[in-house]
Amino acid sequence: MENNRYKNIPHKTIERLSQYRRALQIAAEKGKTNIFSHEIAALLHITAVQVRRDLMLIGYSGSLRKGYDINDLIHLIGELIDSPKGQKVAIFGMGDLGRAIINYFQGKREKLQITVGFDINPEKTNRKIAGIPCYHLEKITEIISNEGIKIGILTVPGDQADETVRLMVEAGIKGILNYTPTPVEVPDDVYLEEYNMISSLEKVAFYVKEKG
Amino acid sequence: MENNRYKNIPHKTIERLSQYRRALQIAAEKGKTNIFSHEIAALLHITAVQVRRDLMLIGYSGSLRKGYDINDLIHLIGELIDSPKGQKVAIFGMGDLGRAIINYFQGKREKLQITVGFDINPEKTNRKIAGIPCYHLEKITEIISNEGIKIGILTVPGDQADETVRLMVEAGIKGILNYTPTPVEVPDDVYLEEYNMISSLEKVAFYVKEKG
DNA sequence: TCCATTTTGTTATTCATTTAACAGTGCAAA
DNA sequence: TTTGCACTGTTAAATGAATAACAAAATGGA
Ligand SMILES: NC(=O)c1ccc[n+]([C@@H]2O[C@H](COP(=O)([O-])OP(=O)(O)OC[C@H]3O[C@@H](n4cnc5c(N)ncnc54)[C@H](O)[C@@H]3O)[C@@H](O)[C@H]2O)c1
Ligand SMILES: NC(=O)c1ccc[n+]([C@@H]2O[C@H](COP(=O)([O-])OP(=O)(O)OC[C@H]3O[C@@H](n4cnc5c(N)ncnc54)[C@H](O)[C@@H]3O)[C@@H](O)[C@H]2O)c1
Repeated sequence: MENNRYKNIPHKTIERLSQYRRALQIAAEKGKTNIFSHEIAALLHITAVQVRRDLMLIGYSGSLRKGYDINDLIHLIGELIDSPKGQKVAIFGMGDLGRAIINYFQGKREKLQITVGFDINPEKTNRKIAGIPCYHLEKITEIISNEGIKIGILTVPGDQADETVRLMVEAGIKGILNYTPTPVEVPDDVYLEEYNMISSLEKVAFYVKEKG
Repeated sequence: MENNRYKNIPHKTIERLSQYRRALQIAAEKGKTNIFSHEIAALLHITAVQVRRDLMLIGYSGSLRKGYDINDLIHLIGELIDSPKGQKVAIFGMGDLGRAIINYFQGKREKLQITVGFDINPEKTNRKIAGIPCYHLEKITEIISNEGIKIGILTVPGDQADETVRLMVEAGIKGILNYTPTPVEVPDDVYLEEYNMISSLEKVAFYVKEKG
């Protein structure tokens, strides 16, 4: 049962591993082949201890004199985070934010591609938007199952969030990234990540006020 | 020194208070005047205990029989989070994401308004974009100080993040919301909040893979 | 009148994450 | 050789946050 050898890695560590990889790729492009924990730490503005602890958790060992082998580490993080065959992603709501995200992701990650979008506005459906086909939401079950999509990004208006999520789950989506301000609920076998931009900005505003 | 009576409120509580307020405003619009902790909890899909604990921390008491007075609570959260006179926000990088955010925020929060943008592309500067004036970045010190802006949202390309933040801090910005994938560093008296969309999506992808 | 019910407010406990402490190792220079 | 240095890997402690436990209060009904 080697299936779950990474089961007890903290969520925050998973996030950082993704960031380590990005930083390592940039370093590799500059011709660097090895890197110390304190160098990685400096790039992300965290501590070297945290970096070493994270790498310990995924079982990677560096060399005492040269630090970590950048290519090996990039590869190992990929093995952990990525699916070998890659994963397709669908986006729900082709408005300002949806389109910005699609443009942003184009060619960003080889193993994670936004391949279809859904909307209900007839001016947006049945054509390509930002380079990907946009379907009417009523086609959701057909498309999601044909394409084998498991991940969805939610960028519909807030008052549509609950109903759209219901349909997504019904269609077989197993992971949702919710950018609407409406908290949603999903069954246990669906992974949910929510981000509320207004809360974030109000938090910044609060601490600015407090510090001043 | 009653200045810092809210100093020891957890960061996560601040975020939730912002979300409580949104939910309460929606409830108020529907004509509801009172609400129980478990009702608020159901709206955000969290526990009633957490709601009560958060409200305890800001010193708000409900009535045993009627729960919380919605208008009172909205008002109190506003007193805590908002600045009485309101705060202006500047956005750096008027690209896809920057414009989406501006459109999104229009009229969303009375006490938090995005009033100016900065860019370096001559086609974007010295005119209005998405309803707000866009200046060249070289005007940063002048505009930021004239308008008394303390909060900035960063949506420039990743490789411009460090330099832009340096200029923002120099110009007097005290709170930064960084949406670039590049972690940045700020002095102690500047509050920094970072959000990396790719890490979030990779995290979702990872847990989808693991659960399957 | 008093008991059962429902809900609040608060303290105690558990869980998650970060930070600190430190032993072990390989290399370089003395 | 040996000593000092600059790292890594791991365990221990501290901090932060969520959850559980429970006393106190108010109401309505037995
Ligand atoms: N724009 C931003 O910067 C921003 C930031 C944070 C959060 N958000 C949130 O993201 C969501 C979208 O924001 P936006 O600015 O792109 O809005 P938008 O109005 O530009 O886009 C919404 C899109 O969803 C489509 N839509 C409506 N109902 C739908 C349904 N039931 N199924 C599928 N598609 C549907 C609309 O036709 C439209 O194309 C909102 O919930 C908003 O609160 C936006
Ligand atoms: N588009 C998205 O959905 C999305 C999501 C998450 C993060 N991001 C990040 O947000 C940032 C912007 O993304 P985007 O899609 O809007 O890119 P974009 O290319 O559309 O916009 C970038 C804007 O910044 C301007 N700019 C460049 N250098 C500048 C400088 N030094 N000072 C001020 N302005 C400058 C450009 O002229 C352009 O208008 C990027 O760092 C990206 O990684 C974007």
